[in-house]
Amino acid sequence: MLLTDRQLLILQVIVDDFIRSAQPVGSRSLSKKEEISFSSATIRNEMADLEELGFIEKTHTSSGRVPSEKGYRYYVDHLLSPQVLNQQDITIIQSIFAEKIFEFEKIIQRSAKILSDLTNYTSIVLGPAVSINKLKKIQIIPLNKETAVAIFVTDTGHVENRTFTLPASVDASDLEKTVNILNNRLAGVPLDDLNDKIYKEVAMLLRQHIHNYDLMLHTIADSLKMPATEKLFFGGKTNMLSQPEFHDITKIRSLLTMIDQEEWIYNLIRTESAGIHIKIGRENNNSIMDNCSLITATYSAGVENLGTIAILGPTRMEYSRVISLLQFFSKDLTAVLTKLYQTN
Amino acid sequence: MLLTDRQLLILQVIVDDFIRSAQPVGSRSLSKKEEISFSSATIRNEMADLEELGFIEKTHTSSGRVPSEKGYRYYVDHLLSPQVLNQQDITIIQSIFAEKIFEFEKIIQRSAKILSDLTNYTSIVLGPAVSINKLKKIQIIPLNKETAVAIFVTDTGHVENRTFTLPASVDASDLEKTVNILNNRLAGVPLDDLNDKIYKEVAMLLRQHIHNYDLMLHTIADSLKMPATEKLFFGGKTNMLSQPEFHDITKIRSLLTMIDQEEWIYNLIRTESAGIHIKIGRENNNSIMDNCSLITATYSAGVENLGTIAILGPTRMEYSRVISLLQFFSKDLTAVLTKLYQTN
DNA sequence: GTTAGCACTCCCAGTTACCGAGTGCTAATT
DNA sequence: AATTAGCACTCGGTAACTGGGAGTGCTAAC
Repeated sequence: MLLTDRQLLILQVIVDDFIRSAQPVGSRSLSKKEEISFSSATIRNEMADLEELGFIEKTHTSSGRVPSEKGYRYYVDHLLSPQVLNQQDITIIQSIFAEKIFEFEKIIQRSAKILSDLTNYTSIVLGPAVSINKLKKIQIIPLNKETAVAIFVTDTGHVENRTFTLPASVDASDLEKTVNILNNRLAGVPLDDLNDKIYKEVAMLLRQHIHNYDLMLHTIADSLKMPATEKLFFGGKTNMLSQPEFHDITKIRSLLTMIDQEEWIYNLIRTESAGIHIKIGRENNNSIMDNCSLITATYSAGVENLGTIAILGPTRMEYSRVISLLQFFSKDLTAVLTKLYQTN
Repeated sequence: MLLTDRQLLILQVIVDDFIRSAQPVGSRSLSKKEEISFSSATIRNEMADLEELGFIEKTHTSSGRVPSEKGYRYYVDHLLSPQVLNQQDITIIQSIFAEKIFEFEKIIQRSAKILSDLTNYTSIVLGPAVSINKLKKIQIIPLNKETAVAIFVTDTGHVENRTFTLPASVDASDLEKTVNILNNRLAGVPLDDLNDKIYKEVAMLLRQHIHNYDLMLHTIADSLKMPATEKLFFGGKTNMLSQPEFHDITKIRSLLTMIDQEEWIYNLIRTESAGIHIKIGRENNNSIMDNCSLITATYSAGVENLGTIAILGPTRMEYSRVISLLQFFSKDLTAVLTKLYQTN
């Protein structure tokens, strides 16, 4: 089933042309391209073969050809000419990292914005899992007789806080003792393991120092329940509206509605392994995404894989450009984050 | 220019009917309504008058009538029959407040979601200005040699945090002294005034205790810059897609794009005075909103006005229902917040 | 193996025809 | 004098038809 060089060339030109124009490609217009030196009749024969092999399709009996999902897949796997980013794109991307920003969320948020601006597609960034960070410090600050705020700072500088009801029996000195014990015992422990550790190690200590310790214990353990999923950031949610394949209101509606369902997206872009991944159309296992492709890249700090950047576009996506952008971007983001965190 | 009772009745029925059906209303279909006891010819005459007065319009020479902006305005001001909420709506709304939630943002976020679900329009909630809250406590937690996190807790339990670079000359004891001074001097001060106060009062004290105090001072003052605008929360951003007036892709696109521009929305819904406000079509002073109406309500804690809830829909909006919902909702939200904060 | 030629297919845009829902006006009715 | 029935007219929308254009597959010639 090996394709001839000529078939490869034709497939490539068809995909390129369709990505650009969103119009079915006919044999005559193909024959006029300078890279093609044979007649439209020859092309028609080759196209018939390519169609039989499943790489291209017709929208109706006498229409030009359109790449099939298999065609895109082959294109992505074998025909992609790695595009060199132009200087302008590079400048824009690097502008994010030029300013010294410490707040992780801000970096991520701006990344999403810029990626969607550069591509005109929708960008999705999956933030790092907070729960693997290690506890740096706990503080409990009473607001009034009944309530207090618990603040958790991680070694990465992330701050989580929870407001909770103070057990009536607890006084200021109890609170101080508790916080001291917690900090002594829990510093350096990943947030994920806090709950465990509290019941295993801190419970005994608390019992020695504080009467009515168990209510206190449960209250704190409760407030420690961390968000189960990483945070998602979006850019260019409405960009899909300008894609011609989504001129149909019902399609765009279901797509946008899906984007607003964070769990779906979360399942969609959670990537198993590092690097660039491309899912075309039905490969996403989601009928709403049938006309969409999703390209994901991972980013990290040091050796640790932190999160995922993704671009969601129509299957007729500028694969080459998006892949280059994501590669470049994830490399840069990783570099910045590595530098930011290795000082810990 | 006073309208006769019959004209009022006809106007009301036209608006009601159009709100329900989104179709121009003709004299014949009007004459069939049970509340109307005169012939279609009579109605035609009255409608001609109402049109001349500017309350209703034709979409083309021989079409039925559609309310004009002036018609909606009159309807809202004089003809609205205050709708009683049904028990189901009430139950749903109260379910938000049933759980004891302390985190303000969560309450607001869920409010936005529920309001949009109940109305099928887009809801916007403007959170309270953090900057008027008073400082409860400052903590500075060093992450490593070079960076530290400053944490600000307000009397309402809101937590802000900033990561910043530590001046090289500052050691642990300096930091502790600084934090003590800050807490002594700044507790109870509104976040807005912190900057001022720091330079006026804290500066001198710092000078006495810490050498190189000015670098420290600037660093802290810098990190105190609070976000200028209140936070916005949205619900049902895509609900507008199901409104027939937005079947046109370009319209919906500009609308959704506008919704994503937070400053625009901020200017749109920032309300001057307490209570319910209704802006119809061009009253919003924004061509993108020409076919939209915006209904806002304020909520408070105690006497203090905290923020705004808004519903954005087509001019053909269910005014009666939305107003009732917002009234009920803002009352409930105010009650909950008042209770939550008065304990301080 | 390649290409010119041709019959054929289908989409699309424009034209026509027609129906239905609506209007405004006039004349008859109450 | 107010209301209503009747009627001619207008306009949007849909369906049916048309011709042109872009495309195909196939055959036969190069």
